[in-house]
Amino acid sequence: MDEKKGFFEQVYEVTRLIPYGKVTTYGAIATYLGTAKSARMVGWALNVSKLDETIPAHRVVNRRGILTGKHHFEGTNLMQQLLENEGVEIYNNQIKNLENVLWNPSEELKA
DNA sequence: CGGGTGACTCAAA
DNA sequence: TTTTGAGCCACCC
Repeated sequence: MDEKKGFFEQVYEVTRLIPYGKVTTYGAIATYLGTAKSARMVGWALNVSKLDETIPAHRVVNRRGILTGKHHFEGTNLMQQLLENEGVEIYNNQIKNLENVLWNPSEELKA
């Protein structure tokens, strides 16, 4: 795609590509974008992107599958409920069977 | 260019 | 297993 676009824009696109019932990690996105060290930026980008309802930011979790960003959502468990609504099992803020729902852009998109 | 920021990540204890 | 501490980098002043 157009690398000329901002890093944030790329994060938005990848996040929008996350299929229903799947999740991905900040590191996976960062790695896919070629900035593996900038996983934090992915989260920060999503922080801004979350203003855009077209971006399923709730499908992005940290490397362990923990809903680290849930505190940034409206409620305290909105993010969890959104994921559970998609069939993702979550236990104590952590996704169960993460490998089963993990969507790796580097594998799926492969560029 | 420099500094602040942060929904991360890794390593060590 | 969890908790600290430090490193990381893109965006915005």
